[in-house]
Amino acid sequence: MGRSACCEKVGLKKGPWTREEDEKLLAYIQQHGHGSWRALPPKAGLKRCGKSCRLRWTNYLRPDIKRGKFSLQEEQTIIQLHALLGNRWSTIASYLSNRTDNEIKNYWNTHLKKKIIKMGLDPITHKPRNHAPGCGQTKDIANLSHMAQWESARLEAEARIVRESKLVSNVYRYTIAPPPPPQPSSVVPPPPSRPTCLDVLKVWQGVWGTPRKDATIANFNGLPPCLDVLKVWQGIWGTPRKDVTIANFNGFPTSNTAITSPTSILKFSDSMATTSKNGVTHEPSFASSDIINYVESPGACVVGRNITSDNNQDGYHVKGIMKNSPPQIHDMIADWLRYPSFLEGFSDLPPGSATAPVDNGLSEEDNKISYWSNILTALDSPMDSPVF
DNA sequence: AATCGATACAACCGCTCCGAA
DNA sequence: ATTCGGAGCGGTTGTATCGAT
Repeated sequence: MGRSACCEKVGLKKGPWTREEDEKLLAYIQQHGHGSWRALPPKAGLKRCGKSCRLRWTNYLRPDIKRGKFSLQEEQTIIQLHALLGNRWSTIASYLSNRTDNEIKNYWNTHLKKKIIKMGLDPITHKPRNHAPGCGQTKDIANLSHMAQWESARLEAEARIVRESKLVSNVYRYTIAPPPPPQPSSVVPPPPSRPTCLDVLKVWQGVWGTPRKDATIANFNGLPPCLDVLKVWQGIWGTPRKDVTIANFNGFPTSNTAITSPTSILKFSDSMATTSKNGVTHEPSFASSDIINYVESPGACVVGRNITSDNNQDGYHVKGIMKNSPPQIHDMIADWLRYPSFLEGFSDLPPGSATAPVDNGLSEEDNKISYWSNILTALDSPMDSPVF
């Protein structure tokens, strides 16, 4: 399907923008919004193509763009995310408050890539160069790639939520990524921010210390990682599944005051095996505090809850079994169980925030709650709209 | 002062994705 | 199911600036 380039029309200007053009574009968008980019130039009195206008706006004129030198924290975030995501600049950009993908891409190409190479690392794999992988290493790389694949699905979902949230309000944006407090030049900068992206992986590995062979993923203080799990499942399946929905997330905290026990229920209408009793089919319902385990034999994901019986014998009550579990889930669980230390050093803090206390009057825990709470708020109608 | 190479960054190009018709 | 156009993304190019010679 051939399509003519948008700037091929005679008389449309190309090249650097003049101050006058900038002012025209800015004034028009401030007054009317951009609307259809293609229709914008004549209305704004510009002899440019819509695409050129859009780029000028998104990469330069937008008032919320952060310009200037990248901080050490931003650099390290970019490197970490690039290792995980590769050249997905827009996704990476969503994790750095108010930096454009173009700016990050340029900064990578002109600074960071060289830095990585200087350190003797491959800028693509982020592994030592001149180090031909042996059999085991090949497998390791494959497994890491597996992890990255799974995690990137989650990242993209989250990035989308963050992007969408930016359309909602500035207040919301501030809550998601509060600006770091100013640092006196003599003070050593805080450690780099730790991407939220890896919290689910962390749970996979066991938040409470030693790796857990039972690989619980949902039991994360009863808080939104259930949502993450759902996102990932949806992501792995590829196209959005209208039938996989999150029901009743009413119990999540909406204030910063307390973590209450959520009443969230996950509903997997056709992915979970149903149970029958007296001829009536029951769909299992799941609380966010439920634990999802992978059982090697017969190779399925089961959802249930830990129970303590009267005689203090711990047990696990199976509520449901995922039928037709995507094979990727099995593979990835198996892969991740081999990497107990992969998540060392990451936390579930909001993206863009420093690990040092943020100067917004809230504790780290409160910030976490606020962050997740806002993500849920951003999901306008979680019962009806798929996350992907 | 002139030249040249390196660097930084704005802008363009071509492609893909997605939703509407 | 297919076509089409709008929008976004990532790769690449063009150009201004800076510093060394």
